[in-house]
Amino acid sequence: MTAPTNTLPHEREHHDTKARILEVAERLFMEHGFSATSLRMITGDAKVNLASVNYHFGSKEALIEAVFTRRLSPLNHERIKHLEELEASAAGKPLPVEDIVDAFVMSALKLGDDQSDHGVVFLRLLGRTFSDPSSSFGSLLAKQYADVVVRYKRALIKALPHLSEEDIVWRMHFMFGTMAYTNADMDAINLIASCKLANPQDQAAVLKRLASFLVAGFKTP
Amino acid sequence: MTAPTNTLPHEREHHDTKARILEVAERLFMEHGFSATSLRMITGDAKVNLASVNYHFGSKEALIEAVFTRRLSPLNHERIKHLEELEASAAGKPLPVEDIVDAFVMSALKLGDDQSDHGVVFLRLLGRTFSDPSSSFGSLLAKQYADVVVRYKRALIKALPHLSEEDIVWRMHFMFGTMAYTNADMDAINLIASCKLANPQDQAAVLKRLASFLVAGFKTP
DNA sequence: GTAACATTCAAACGACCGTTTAAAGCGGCT
DNA sequence: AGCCGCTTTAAACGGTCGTTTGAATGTTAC
Repeated sequence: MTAPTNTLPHEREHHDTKARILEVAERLFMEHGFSATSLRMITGDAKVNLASVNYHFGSKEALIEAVFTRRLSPLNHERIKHLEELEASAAGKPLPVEDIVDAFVMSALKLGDDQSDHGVVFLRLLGRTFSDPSSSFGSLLAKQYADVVVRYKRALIKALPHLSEEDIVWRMHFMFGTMAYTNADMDAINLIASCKLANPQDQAAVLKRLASFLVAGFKTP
Repeated sequence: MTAPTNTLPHEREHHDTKARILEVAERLFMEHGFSATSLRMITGDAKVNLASVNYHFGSKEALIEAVFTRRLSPLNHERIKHLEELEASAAGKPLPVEDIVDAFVMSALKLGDDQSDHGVVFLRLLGRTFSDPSSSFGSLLAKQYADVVVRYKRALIKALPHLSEEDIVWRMHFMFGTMAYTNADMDAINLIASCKLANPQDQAAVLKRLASFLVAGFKTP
Protein backbone atom coordinates (compact mmCIF):
# COMPACT_ATOMS: atom_id res chain seq x y z
CA MET A 1 0.00 0.00 0.00
CA THR A 2 0.99 3.61 -0.36
CA ALA A 3 2.17 2.30 -3.68
CA PRO A 4 4.25 4.88 -5.44
CA THR A 5 2.51 6.69 -8.26
CA ASN A 6 4.13 8.66 -11.01
CA THR A 7 2.21 11.80 -10.15
CA LEU A 8 3.62 14.62 -8.11
CA PRO A 9 2.27 14.97 -4.59
CA HIS A 10 0.31 18.13 -5.24
CA GLU A 11 -1.42 16.47 -8.15
CA ARG A 12 -2.95 13.64 -6.21
CA GLU A 13 -3.43 14.73 -2.63
CA HIS A 14 -5.94 17.56 -2.41
CA HIS A 15 -6.71 17.94 -6.06
CA ASP A 16 -10.41 17.46 -5.44
CA THR A 17 -10.63 21.14 -4.60
CA LYS A 18 -9.80 22.07 -8.17
CA ALA A 19 -12.09 19.37 -9.50
CA ARG A 20 -15.01 20.38 -7.30
CA ILE A 21 -14.65 23.96 -8.42
CA LEU A 22 -14.74 22.95 -12.07
CA GLU A 23 -17.77 20.79 -11.62
CA VAL A 24 -19.81 23.26 -9.60
CA ALA A 25 -18.78 26.13 -11.88
CA GLU A 26 -19.93 24.23 -14.94
CA ARG A 27 -23.34 23.67 -13.44
CA LEU A 28 -23.81 27.18 -12.10
CA PHE A 29 -22.61 28.83 -15.29
CA MET A 30 -25.17 26.80 -17.10
CA GLU A 31 -27.94 27.71 -14.70
CA HIS A 32 -27.25 31.43 -14.32
CA GLY A 33 -24.81 32.52 -17.02
CA PHE A 34 -21.31 33.79 -16.52
CA SER A 35 -21.60 37.26 -15.13
CA ALA A 36 -24.54 36.29 -12.96
CA THR A 37 -22.55 33.50 -11.31
CA SER A 38 -20.27 34.83 -8.60
CA LEU A 39 -17.20 33.17 -7.22
CA ARG A 40 -18.91 33.17 -3.86
CA MET A 41 -21.76 31.10 -5.24
CA ILE A 42 -19.30 28.63 -6.72
CA THR A 43 -17.05 28.31 -3.70
CA GLY A 44 -20.06 28.17 -1.43
CA ASP A 45 -21.64 25.27 -3.29
CA ALA A 46 -18.33 23.50 -3.69
CA LYS A 47 -17.54 23.98 -0.01
CA VAL A 48 -14.09 25.40 -0.69
CA ASN A 49 -12.55 28.68 0.27
CA LEU A 50 -13.31 31.74 -1.78
CA ALA A 51 -9.67 32.41 -2.55
CA SER A 52 -9.02 28.97 -3.95
CA VAL A 53 -10.43 29.91 -7.33
CA ASN A 54 -7.86 32.63 -7.77
CA TYR A 55 -5.21 30.34 -6.32
CA HIS A 56 -5.88 27.42 -8.66
CA PHE A 57 -7.02 29.24 -11.77
CA GLY A 58 -5.76 32.80 -11.45
CA SER A 59 -9.00 34.60 -12.20
CA LYS A 60 -12.65 34.09 -12.92
CA GLU A 61 -12.04 34.40 -16.64
CA ALA A 62 -9.38 31.73 -16.50
CA LEU A 63 -11.79 29.49 -14.63
CA ILE A 64 -14.35 29.90 -17.39
CA GLU A 65 -11.73 29.00 -19.97
CA ALA A 66 -10.77 25.95 -17.95
CA VAL A 67 -14.39 24.82 -17.73
CA PHE A 68 -14.55 25.05 -21.47
CA THR A 69 -11.41 23.49 -22.70
CA ARG A 70 -11.86 20.55 -20.37
CA ARG A 71 -14.96 19.42 -22.25
CA LEU A 72 -14.83 21.07 -25.63
CA SER A 73 -11.46 19.76 -26.64
CA PRO A 74 -12.44 16.09 -26.26
CA LEU A 75 -15.76 16.75 -28.00
CA ASN A 76 -14.21 18.27 -31.08
CA HIS A 77 -11.50 15.67 -31.10
CA GLU A 78 -14.20 13.03 -31.17
CA ARG A 79 -15.94 14.81 -34.02
CA ILE A 80 -12.78 14.87 -36.08
CA LYS A 81 -11.98 11.25 -35.32
CA HIS A 82 -15.49 10.22 -36.28
CA LEU A 83 -15.26 12.05 -39.58
CA GLU A 84 -11.83 10.65 -40.34
CA GLU A 85 -13.08 7.13 -39.83
CA LEU A 86 -15.87 7.73 -42.29
CA GLU A 87 -13.47 9.16 -44.83
CA ALA A 88 -11.10 6.25 -44.42
CA SER A 89 -13.93 3.83 -45.19
CA ALA A 90 -15.08 5.85 -48.17
CA ALA A 91 -11.71 5.67 -49.88
CA GLY A 92 -11.86 9.08 -51.52
CA LYS A 93 -15.52 8.95 -52.46
CA PRO A 94 -17.89 11.69 -51.25
CA LEU A 95 -19.59 10.83 -47.99
CA PRO A 96 -23.36 10.69 -47.65
CA VAL A 97 -24.66 13.90 -46.09
CA GLU A 98 -26.45 11.80 -43.51
CA ASP A 99 -23.18 10.41 -42.25
CA ILE A 100 -21.49 13.79 -42.05
CA VAL A 101 -24.30 15.40 -40.10
CA ASP A 102 -24.60 12.33 -37.91
CA ALA A 103 -20.95 12.41 -37.07
CA PHE A 104 -21.16 16.05 -36.05
CA VAL A 105 -24.36 15.82 -34.05
CA MET A 106 -23.97 12.45 -32.43
CA SER A 107 -20.43 12.93 -31.22
CA ALA A 108 -21.96 15.02 -28.49
CA LEU A 109 -23.42 11.90 -26.94
CA LYS A 110 -20.05 10.39 -26.20
CA LEU A 111 -19.22 13.13 -23.75
CA GLY A 112 -20.96 11.81 -20.68
CA ASP A 113 -19.76 9.00 -18.47
CA ASP A 114 -23.00 7.24 -19.36
CA GLN A 115 -23.75 7.35 -15.66
CA SER A 116 -23.51 11.06 -15.06
CA ASP A 117 -25.12 13.86 -17.01
CA HIS A 118 -22.02 15.97 -17.11
CA GLY A 119 -21.96 15.77 -20.85
CA VAL A 120 -25.48 17.10 -21.19
CA VAL A 121 -24.81 19.85 -18.68
CA PHE A 122 -21.83 20.99 -20.66
CA LEU A 123 -23.70 20.83 -23.93
CA ARG A 124 -26.23 23.22 -22.54
CA LEU A 125 -23.52 25.50 -21.31
CA LEU A 126 -21.92 25.40 -24.71
CA GLY A 127 -25.15 26.27 -26.43
CA ARG A 128 -25.75 29.18 -24.15
CA THR A 129 -22.25 30.50 -24.58
CA PHE A 130 -22.50 30.58 -28.33
CA SER A 131 -24.87 33.46 -28.08
CA ASP A 132 -23.44 35.01 -24.96
CA PRO A 133 -22.28 38.46 -25.87
CA SER A 134 -20.10 38.96 -22.82
CA SER A 135 -17.52 36.72 -24.31
CA SER A 136 -13.95 37.29 -25.02
CA PHE A 137 -14.56 33.61 -25.70
CA GLY A 138 -15.43 34.26 -29.28
CA SER A 139 -11.76 33.88 -30.03
CA LEU A 140 -11.44 30.89 -27.73
CA LEU A 141 -14.40 29.11 -29.30
CA ALA A 142 -13.15 30.03 -32.73
CA LYS A 143 -9.80 28.44 -32.04
CA GLN A 144 -11.38 25.33 -30.56
CA TYR A 145 -13.72 24.94 -33.51
CA ALA A 146 -11.42 25.97 -36.32
CA ASP A 147 -10.23 22.52 -37.22
CA VAL A 148 -13.69 20.99 -36.98
CA VAL A 149 -15.15 23.64 -39.23
CA VAL A 150 -12.51 23.22 -41.90
CA ARG A 151 -12.85 19.47 -42.08
CA TYR A 152 -16.63 19.26 -42.06
CA LYS A 153 -16.86 22.05 -44.58
CA ARG A 154 -14.55 20.20 -46.92
CA ALA A 155 -16.54 17.01 -46.51
CA LEU A 156 -19.83 18.77 -47.17
CA ILE A 157 -18.52 20.53 -50.25
CA LYS A 158 -17.50 17.19 -51.65
CA ALA A 159 -20.80 15.60 -50.69
CA LEU A 160 -22.90 18.39 -52.20
CA PRO A 161 -21.01 19.44 -55.33
CA HIS A 162 -24.02 21.16 -56.87
CA LEU A 163 -24.05 23.74 -54.06
CA SER A 164 -21.83 26.80 -53.92
CA GLU A 165 -19.43 27.23 -51.04
CA GLU A 166 -21.59 30.09 -49.84
CA ASP A 167 -24.60 27.82 -49.65
CA ILE A 168 -22.62 25.29 -47.63
CA VAL A 169 -21.33 27.92 -45.25
CA TRP A 170 -24.75 29.28 -44.48
CA ARG A 171 -26.26 25.88 -43.96
CA MET A 172 -23.45 24.97 -41.62
CA HIS A 173 -24.22 28.18 -39.76
CA PHE A 174 -27.81 27.07 -39.43
CA MET A 175 -26.69 23.67 -38.22
CA PHE A 176 -24.50 25.17 -35.54
CA GLY A 177 -27.35 27.39 -34.45
CA THR A 178 -29.92 24.66 -34.23
CA MET A 179 -27.55 22.48 -32.25
CA ALA A 180 -26.67 25.29 -29.88
CA TYR A 181 -30.26 26.21 -29.19
CA THR A 182 -31.52 22.67 -28.96
CA ASN A 183 -28.97 21.90 -26.29
CA ALA A 184 -29.34 25.21 -24.54
CA ASP A 185 -33.03 25.29 -24.00
CA MET A 186 -34.49 21.84 -23.63
CA ASP A 187 -37.24 23.32 -21.51
CA ALA A 188 -38.60 25.61 -24.19
CA ILE A 189 -40.00 22.58 -25.94
CA ASN A 190 -42.69 22.43 -23.33
CA LEU A 191 -43.92 25.86 -24.32
CA ILE A 192 -44.62 24.53 -27.78
CA ALA A 193 -45.84 21.12 -26.85
CA SER A 194 -49.01 21.32 -24.79
CA CYS A 195 -49.10 17.62 -25.48
CA LYS A 196 -47.23 14.87 -23.75
CA LEU A 197 -43.95 14.09 -25.44
CA ALA A 198 -42.33 10.70 -25.34
CA ASN A 199 -39.46 11.27 -22.95
CA PRO A 200 -38.08 14.66 -23.89
CA GLN A 201 -35.05 13.88 -21.76
CA ASP A 202 -33.82 11.21 -24.11
CA GLN A 203 -30.88 13.03 -25.63
CA ALA A 204 -30.18 10.39 -28.21
CA ALA A 205 -33.70 10.47 -29.58
CA VAL A 206 -33.72 14.25 -29.71
CA LEU A 207 -30.43 14.36 -31.55
CA LYS A 208 -31.67 11.82 -34.04
CA ARG A 209 -34.66 13.99 -34.81
CA LEU A 210 -32.35 16.94 -35.08
CA ALA A 211 -29.99 15.14 -37.43
CA SER A 212 -32.71 14.16 -39.89
CA PHE A 213 -34.10 17.69 -39.77
CA LEU A 214 -30.69 19.07 -40.61
CA VAL A 215 -29.96 16.53 -43.32
CA ALA A 216 -33.10 17.57 -45.15
CA GLY A 217 -32.06 21.20 -44.88
CA PHE A 218 -28.66 20.47 -46.34
CA LYS A 219 -30.05 18.42 -49.18
CA THR A 220 -32.55 20.94 -50.45
CA PRO A 221 -31.51 22.40 -53.80
CA MET B 1 -50.10 76.82 -31.99
CA THR B 2 -50.02 75.17 -28.60
CA ALA B 3 -52.83 73.20 -30.06
CA PRO B 4 -54.44 71.04 -27.40
CA THR B 5 -53.59 67.39 -27.57
CA ASN B 6 -55.38 64.56 -25.92
CA THR B 7 -52.25 63.37 -24.14
CA LEU B 8 -51.38 64.27 -20.61
CA PRO B 9 -48.57 66.77 -20.15
CA HIS B 10 -46.10 64.32 -18.78
CA GLU B 11 -46.66 62.08 -21.76
CA ARG B 12 -45.56 64.48 -24.43
CA GLU B 13 -43.11 66.99 -23.01
CA HIS B 14 -39.90 65.31 -21.92
CA HIS B 15 -40.73 61.83 -23.00
CA ASP B 16 -37.52 61.61 -24.97
CA THR B 17 -35.75 60.67 -21.76
CA LYS B 18 -37.79 57.52 -21.50
CA ALA B 19 -37.39 56.84 -25.21
CA ARG B 20 -33.65 57.37 -25.19
CA ILE B 21 -33.29 54.99 -22.27
CA LEU B 22 -35.24 52.31 -24.11
CA GLU B 23 -33.22 52.70 -27.26
CA VAL B 24 -29.81 52.68 -25.63
CA ALA B 25 -30.79 49.85 -23.31
CA GLU B 26 -31.90 47.73 -26.23
CA ARG B 27 -28.56 48.16 -27.95
CA LEU B 28 -26.42 47.64 -24.87
CA PHE B 29 -28.38 44.60 -23.71
CA MET B 30 -27.75 43.16 -27.14
CA GLU B 31 -24.05 43.93 -27.04
CA HIS B 32 -23.27 42.83 -23.49
CA GLY B 33 -26.17 40.84 -22.12
CA PHE B 34 -28.43 41.80 -19.26
CA SER B 35 -26.43 41.39 -16.10
CA ALA B 36 -23.30 42.73 -17.76
CA THR B 37 -25.07 45.94 -18.75
CA SER B 38 -25.23 48.39 -15.85
CA LEU B 39 -27.65 51.22 -15.45
CA ARG B 40 -24.67 53.55 -15.40
CA MET B 41 -23.66 52.40 -18.86
CA ILE B 42 -27.17 52.96 -20.12
CA THR B 43 -27.72 56.34 -18.55
CA GLY B 44 -24.22 57.41 -19.53
CA ASP B 45 -24.72 56.60 -23.20
CA ALA B 46 -28.21 58.04 -23.20
CA LYS B 47 -26.99 61.20 -21.48
CA VAL B 48 -29.67 61.08 -18.83
CA ASN B 49 -29.42 60.96 -15.08
CA LEU B 50 -28.78 57.65 -13.38
CA ALA B 51 -31.91 57.87 -11.29
CA SER B 52 -34.21 58.37 -14.25
CA VAL B 53 -34.33 54.65 -14.99
CA ASN B 54 -35.79 53.91 -11.59
CA TYR B 55 -38.04 56.93 -11.88
CA HIS B 56 -39.50 56.02 -15.26
CA PHE B 57 -39.43 52.25 -15.07
CA GLY B 58 -39.17 51.37 -11.39
CA SER B 59 -36.28 48.92 -11.62
CA LYS B 60 -33.78 47.40 -13.99
CA GLU B 61 -35.92 44.30 -14.39
CA ALA B 62 -38.90 46.41 -15.34
CA LEU B 63 -36.77 48.22 -17.89
CA ILE B 64 -35.83 44.92 -19.48
CA GLU B 65 -39.47 43.94 -19.67
CA ALA B 66 -40.30 47.27 -21.26
CA VAL B 67 -37.57 46.85 -23.86
CA PHE B 68 -39.10 43.53 -24.72
CA THR B 69 -42.78 44.12 -24.90
CA ARG B 70 -42.25 47.25 -26.97
CA ARG B 71 -40.89 45.23 -29.88
CA LEU B 72 -42.04 41.68 -29.34
CA SER B 73 -45.71 42.44 -29.19
CA PRO B 74 -45.83 44.10 -32.64
CA LEU B 75 -43.66 41.35 -34.10
CA ASN B 76 -45.90 38.54 -32.97
CA HIS B 77 -48.97 40.50 -33.92
CA GLU B 78 -47.53 40.80 -37.41
CA ARG B 79 -46.84 37.07 -37.50
CA ILE B 80 -50.41 36.27 -36.58
CA LYS B 81 -51.81 38.79 -39.04
CA HIS B 82 -49.66 37.38 -41.80
CA LEU B 83 -50.81 33.84 -41.08
CA GLU B 84 -54.44 34.86 -40.89
CA GLU B 85 -54.24 36.50 -44.30
CA LEU B 86 -52.84 33.31 -45.77
CA GLU B 87 -55.58 31.26 -44.17
CA ALA B 88 -58.23 33.62 -45.43
CA SER B 89 -56.96 33.20 -48.98
CA ALA B 90 -56.76 29.45 -48.66
CA ALA B 91 -60.41 29.09 -47.76
CA GLY B 92 -60.00 26.16 -45.42
CA LYS B 93 -57.42 24.30 -47.47
CA PRO B 94 -54.08 23.38 -45.91
CA LEU B 95 -51.42 26.02 -46.48
CA PRO B 96 -48.16 25.21 -48.24
CA VAL B 97 -45.39 24.68 -45.71
CA GLU B 98 -43.33 27.26 -47.58
CA ASP B 99 -45.91 29.94 -46.89
CA ILE B 100 -46.20 29.10 -43.21
CA VAL B 101 -42.47 29.18 -42.59
CA ASP B 102 -42.14 32.29 -44.70
CA ALA B 103 -44.79 34.05 -42.71
CA PHE B 104 -43.05 33.24 -39.47
CA VAL B 105 -39.53 34.06 -40.56
CA MET B 106 -40.12 37.05 -42.78
CA SER B 107 -42.40 38.91 -40.41
CA ALA B 108 -39.24 39.84 -38.59
CA LEU B 109 -38.25 42.08 -41.46
CA LYS B 110 -41.20 44.37 -41.01
CA LEU B 111 -40.00 45.49 -37.63
CA GLY B 112 -37.50 48.15 -38.68
CA ASP B 113 -38.36 51.61 -39.93
CA ASP B 114 -36.61 50.60 -43.18
CA GLN B 115 -34.24 53.42 -42.43
CA SER B 116 -33.07 52.37 -39.01
CA ASP B 117 -31.77 49.01 -37.93
CA HIS B 118 -33.77 48.93 -34.72
CA GLY B 119 -35.59 45.87 -35.89
CA VAL B 120 -32.42 43.92 -36.49
CA VAL B 121 -30.96 45.04 -33.19
CA PHE B 122 -33.98 43.77 -31.37
CA LEU B 123 -33.99 40.51 -33.25
CA ARG B 124 -30.49 39.85 -32.04
CA LEU B 125 -31.46 40.73 -28.54
CA LEU B 126 -34.39 38.39 -28.77
CA GLY B 127 -32.22 35.58 -30.03
CA ARG B 128 -29.75 36.03 -27.24
CA THR B 129 -32.45 36.15 -24.61
CA PHE B 130 -33.94 32.87 -25.68
CA SER B 131 -30.97 31.08 -24.27
CA ASP B 132 -30.23 33.50 -21.46
CA PRO B 133 -30.58 31.60 -18.22
CA SER B 134 -30.81 34.63 -15.97
CA SER B 135 -34.35 35.10 -17.07
CA SER B 136 -37.48 35.37 -15.14
CA PHE B 137 -38.40 36.18 -18.71
CA GLY B 138 -39.13 32.62 -19.54
CA SER B 139 -42.65 33.22 -18.38
CA LEU B 140 -42.79 36.58 -20.10
CA LEU B 141 -41.61 35.16 -23.41
CA ALA B 142 -43.94 32.23 -23.01
CA LYS B 143 -46.91 34.52 -22.61
CA GLN B 144 -45.88 36.67 -25.56
CA TYR B 145 -45.38 33.66 -27.79
CA ALA B 146 -48.27 31.50 -26.66
CA ASP B 147 -50.73 32.66 -29.28
CA VAL B 148 -48.20 32.51 -32.09
CA VAL B 149 -47.21 28.98 -31.16
CA VAL B 150 -50.77 27.73 -31.06
CA ARG B 151 -51.71 29.14 -34.43
CA TYR B 152 -48.60 28.12 -36.33
CA LYS B 153 -48.73 24.68 -34.82
CA ARG B 154 -52.30 24.23 -35.97
CA ALA B 155 -51.42 25.41 -39.46
CA LEU B 156 -48.44 23.07 -39.68
CA ILE B 157 -50.41 20.09 -38.46
CA LYS B 158 -52.93 20.70 -41.20
CA ALA B 159 -50.19 21.22 -43.79
CA LEU B 160 -48.31 18.06 -42.83
CA PRO B 161 -51.01 15.55 -41.94
CA HIS B 162 -48.69 12.57 -42.33
CA LEU B 163 -46.58 13.78 -39.39
CA SER B 164 -47.43 13.18 -35.76
CA GLU B 165 -48.00 16.11 -33.48
CA GLU B 166 -44.79 15.21 -31.72
CA ASP B 167 -42.87 15.50 -34.97
CA ILE B 168 -44.35 18.91 -35.62
CA VAL B 169 -43.55 20.13 -32.15
CA TRP B 170 -39.92 19.13 -32.35
CA ARG B 171 -39.44 20.64 -35.76
CA MET B 172 -40.99 23.88 -34.56
CA HIS B 173 -38.54 23.74 -31.71
CA PHE B 174 -35.72 23.45 -34.19
CA MET B 175 -37.14 26.32 -36.21
CA PHE B 176 -37.27 28.58 -33.18
CA GLY B 177 -33.73 27.64 -32.34
CA THR B 178 -32.31 28.26 -35.74
CA MET B 179 -34.04 31.62 -35.92
CA ALA B 180 -32.84 32.64 -32.51
CA TYR B 181 -29.25 31.72 -33.18
CA THR B 182 -29.18 33.11 -36.68
CA ASN B 183 -30.30 36.46 -35.44
CA ALA B 184 -28.17 36.36 -32.35
CA ASP B 185 -24.83 35.66 -33.82
CA MET B 186 -24.49 37.05 -37.29
CA ASP B 187 -20.77 37.35 -36.70
CA ALA B 188 -20.16 33.67 -36.14
CA ILE B 189 -20.71 33.08 -39.83
CA ASN B 190 -17.28 34.55 -40.45
CA LEU B 191 -15.71 31.82 -38.38
CA ILE B 192 -17.11 29.28 -40.79
CA ALA B 193 -16.68 31.22 -43.96
CA SER B 194 -13.02 31.90 -44.69
CA CYS B 195 -14.36 32.97 -48.03
CA LYS B 196 -15.98 36.22 -49.01
CA LEU B 197 -19.71 36.12 -48.64
CA ALA B 198 -22.02 38.22 -50.73
CA ASN B 199 -23.14 40.83 -48.23
CA PRO B 200 -23.74 38.93 -45.00
CA GLN B 201 -25.53 42.00 -43.69
CA ASP B 202 -28.46 41.59 -46.03
CA GLN B 203 -31.06 40.39 -43.58
CA ALA B 204 -33.64 39.62 -46.21
CA ALA B 205 -31.30 37.37 -48.15
CA VAL B 206 -30.19 35.57 -44.99
CA LEU B 207 -33.75 34.98 -43.90
CA LYS B 208 -34.63 33.63 -47.33
CA ARG B 209 -31.84 31.10 -47.08
CA LEU B 210 -33.00 30.27 -43.59
CA ALA B 211 -36.58 29.80 -44.70
CA SER B 212 -35.76 27.34 -47.47
CA PHE B 213 -33.48 25.44 -45.10
CA LEU B 214 -36.29 25.17 -42.60
CA VAL B 215 -38.91 24.23 -45.16
CA ALA B 216 -36.80 21.28 -46.24
CA GLY B 217 -36.45 20.21 -42.64
CA PHE B 218 -40.19 20.31 -42.11
CA LYS B 219 -40.95 18.42 -45.28
CA THR B 220 -38.69 15.47 -44.65
CA PRO B 221 -40.66 12.32 -43.85
C1' DG C 1 -47.31 85.34 -8.49
C1' DT C 2 -47.93 81.01 -6.42
C1' DA C 3 -49.30 76.57 -5.54
C1' DA C 4 -49.16 71.85 -7.43
C1' DC C 5 -47.02 68.75 -10.08
C1' DA C 6 -43.73 66.08 -12.98
C1' DT C 7 -39.07 65.58 -13.93
C1' DT C 8 -34.05 66.02 -13.31
C1' DC C 9 -30.06 66.01 -10.59
C1' DA C 10 -25.99 65.09 -7.42
C1' DA C 11 -25.02 62.45 -3.69
C1' DA C 12 -25.25 58.84 -0.86
C1' DC C 13 -26.74 54.05 0.74
C1' DG C 14 -25.81 49.16 1.66
C1' DA C 15 -24.75 45.05 -0.80
C1' DC C 16 -22.06 42.31 -3.53
C1' DC C 17 -18.33 41.79 -6.74
C1' DG C 18 -13.28 39.83 -8.06
C1' DT C 19 -9.03 40.00 -6.14
C1' DT C 20 -5.21 40.30 -2.72
C1' DT C 21 -2.90 39.58 1.56
C1' DA C 22 -0.75 37.49 5.36
C1' DA C 23 -1.07 34.05 8.53
C1' DA C 24 -1.99 29.14 9.46
C1' DG C 25 -2.06 24.19 8.31
C1' DC C 26 0.07 20.25 6.49
C1' DG C 27 2.87 16.45 4.16
C1' DG C 28 7.51 15.08 2.77
C1' DC C 29 12.26 15.63 3.51
C1' DT C 30 16.94 15.66 5.93
C1' DA D 1 13.45 18.21 15.61
C1' DG D 2 13.31 21.96 11.78
C1' DC D 3 12.66 23.50 7.20
C1' DC D 4 10.32 23.75 2.73
C1' DG D 5 6.62 23.85 -0.71
C1' DC D 6 1.91 23.56 -1.52
C1' DT D 7 -2.61 24.51 -0.06
C1' DT D 8 -6.24 26.43 2.77
C1' DT D 9 -8.09 30.01 5.49
C1' DA D 10 -10.22 34.44 7.27
C1' DA D 11 -10.17 39.05 6.56
C1' DA D 12 -9.80 42.90 4.12
C1' DC D 13 -9.24 45.82 -0.22
C1' DG D 14 -11.11 49.00 -3.74
C1' DG D 15 -14.69 49.17 -6.93
C1' DT D 16 -19.20 48.74 -9.09
C1' DC D 17 -23.75 47.49 -8.64
C1' DG D 18 -29.12 48.79 -8.21
C1' DT D 19 -31.65 51.71 -5.57
C1' DT D 20 -33.11 55.68 -2.63
C1' DT D 21 -33.16 60.33 -1.04
C1' DG D 22 -34.02 65.23 -0.88
C1' DA D 23 -33.27 69.23 -2.96
C1' DA D 24 -33.32 71.82 -7.47
C1' DT D 25 -35.58 72.66 -11.83
C1' DG D 26 -38.98 73.21 -15.01
C1' DT D 27 -44.00 73.14 -16.50
C1' DT D 28 -48.99 73.74 -15.99
C1' DA D 29 -53.11 75.83 -14.07
C1' DC D 30 -55.30 79.27 -11.40
